[in-house]
Amino acid sequence: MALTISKIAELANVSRGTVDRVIHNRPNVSKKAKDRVLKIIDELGYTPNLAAKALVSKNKGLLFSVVMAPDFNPFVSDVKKGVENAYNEYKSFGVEVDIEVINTLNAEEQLKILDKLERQGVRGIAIVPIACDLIVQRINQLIEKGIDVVTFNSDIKGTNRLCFVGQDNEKAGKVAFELMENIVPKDSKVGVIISSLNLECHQNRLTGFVAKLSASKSGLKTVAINENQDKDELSYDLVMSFCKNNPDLKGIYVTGGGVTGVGNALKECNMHNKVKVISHDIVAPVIKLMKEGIIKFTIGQDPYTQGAQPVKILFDYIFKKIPPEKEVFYTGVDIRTLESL
Amino acid sequence: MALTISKIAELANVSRGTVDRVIHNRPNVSKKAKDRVLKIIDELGYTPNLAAKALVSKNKGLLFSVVMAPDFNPFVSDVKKGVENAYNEYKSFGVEVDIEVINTLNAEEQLKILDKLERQGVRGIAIVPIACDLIVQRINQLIEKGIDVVTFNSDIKGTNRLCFVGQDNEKAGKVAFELMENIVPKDSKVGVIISSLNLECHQNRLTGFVAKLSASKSGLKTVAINENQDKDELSYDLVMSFCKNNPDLKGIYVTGGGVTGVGNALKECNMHNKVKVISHDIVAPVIKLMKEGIIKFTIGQDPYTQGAQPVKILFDYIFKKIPPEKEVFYTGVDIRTLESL
DNA sequence: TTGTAGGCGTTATCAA
DNA sequence: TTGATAACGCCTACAA
Repeated sequence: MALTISKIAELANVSRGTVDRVIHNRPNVSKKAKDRVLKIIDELGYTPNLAAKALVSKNKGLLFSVVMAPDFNPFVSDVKKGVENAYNEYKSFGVEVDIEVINTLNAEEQLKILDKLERQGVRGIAIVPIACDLIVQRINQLIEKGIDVVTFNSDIKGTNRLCFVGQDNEKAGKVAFELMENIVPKDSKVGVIISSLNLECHQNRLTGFVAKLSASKSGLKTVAINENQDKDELSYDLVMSFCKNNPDLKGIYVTGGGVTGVGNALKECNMHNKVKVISHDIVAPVIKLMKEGIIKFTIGQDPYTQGAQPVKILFDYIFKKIPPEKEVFYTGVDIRTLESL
Repeated sequence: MALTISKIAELANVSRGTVDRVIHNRPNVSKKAKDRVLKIIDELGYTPNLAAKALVSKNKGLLFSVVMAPDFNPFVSDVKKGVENAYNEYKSFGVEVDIEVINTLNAEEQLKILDKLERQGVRGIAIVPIACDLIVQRINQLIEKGIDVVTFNSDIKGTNRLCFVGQDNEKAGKVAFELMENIVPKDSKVGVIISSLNLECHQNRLTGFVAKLSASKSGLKTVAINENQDKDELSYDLVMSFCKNNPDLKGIYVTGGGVTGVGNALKECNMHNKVKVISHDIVAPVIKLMKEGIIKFTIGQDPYTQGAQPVKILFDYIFKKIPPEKEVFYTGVDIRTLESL
């Protein structure tokens, strides 16, 4: 049986109260008593009993919150599943988890949510932060007030967040290239459509893709690398011009949304049987095109884990006082074909 | 705050003891009292507090055991990680988890382990069962004695096990075909090497592969489907003959072990740049051949989850009294390329 | 058939 | 600076 506070107290010839004070670094303990207790703990190794802890702290239920942005919508349900699951695991410890989904990409709205959460007394926040200085400042403010923050899906620079949980986008881009390389002939021409060069995650996917391309002996060439802002109309126009200028095009890599436009343009040019598409995420428009045989592979980012992991990290840190092992937790690069959707 | 036994007792005008008796279906409760208590529980919904439960039952620590077979070796460390992780999640509830790895494929040895575990008083067993009647009978015996059993990795027919956790092998075979279809030209010839036609999981992989092949418009043809008993020597001989008889061979699908022999034969025939190999699992010989560019894809089966999930299921069932949602839990069909290993 | 008391390990409060 | 005590919710044993 593990060491308990009572036993330590007995061994150190003090009361349980004193041991408690030492363990929690509370004031009003003589150096002598403190040393004796610490020595015993050091030698025998004390691990607090979580069940007992939970029983006591149950009254002041720990509140966590998961804050999602709307452009994140495709995954919301999978992320929620992850959160739910983690919540079920921890609710016996008196943890409450609330989920907030905002409807705009407006930083103001996210700030309002954070204000509300602070008022409600959250102890931990898992957030998909909107990239802007206001949010950075607000997050740091919350952290100073003792609220712990984990970012997920998109990271944000300049905050003291505990850690980040999300995909290694560069790696994902590399994998995308490997897939492409495997499914088109040597020396093929491929087009690349990037969501936005201003978004770091898409940047990184491109970087990975291009890095592998440069190092590859496959002779693949990119005919163009263009932004589509996740928009179908832009994708459509881009692919139309790809096809017009390159009748021998063999592949297209799409880092973000707007695949439907890609598919439509290919069909219109009657190139849909010749051009193979690789995309990201497992969302309805992608699934549709996979069924049509146009998208051959899509790369998922394990939204379930993106929901579950941050909650677990907050729980470990706040309740068990175990800090996260790393600062960045990568979720898998989840390759899918039609059959494995 | 949730409903507690004391509150129920108060509401029903009985003592906590009586409520406890009702909840646990213990004898010595008058019908009247029982009905009153049940009515309240029914109306207000009682969920026992796990922390409190754990605190009390801590003395008689629940023992679980995970029993692995040796041919399962490649994954042992990942499975262990999953088990460890689940254990860490539950140890605060007084659960102990022990891991047993046997060294032979001998049913006798597995039986001995089961005997030992029974003597030690296990309450739950997660097992990779050796397929034989003796084991079936023994498992059913254990179940009758109140020990709950979950199979993982390989299922076994004829037992009352709670459920099975493992890969959907037929689906994996289908995915393997999709991959093959994507990386070799239309109308290509491909070879298939199956571990053993007597092993259900490899059977199923083959079934999936062939099913997709029949339905496919890609025109792929199998030049041969042969067993290699996971042996490199046999693989070598098979591939040598594949190559000799089919200089235009484009792909090989290997359902099990023995990939090194495949690679050696291809190199010997100088076909390693022309023939693309697809394999299963993420093990050292596979990784080596992926680095050499011979294996293009390998399909993992998420051993981590195969370790974690059974422990979670046993915990939910035995401690929380929540039966598993399904009888079969499929772990992912985890497609990997070199970069995503 | 029913009720009561004690204890699991921790924390918080009050008294010494 | 310390120690004692009650409380969290549940279970077991024993008393009524």
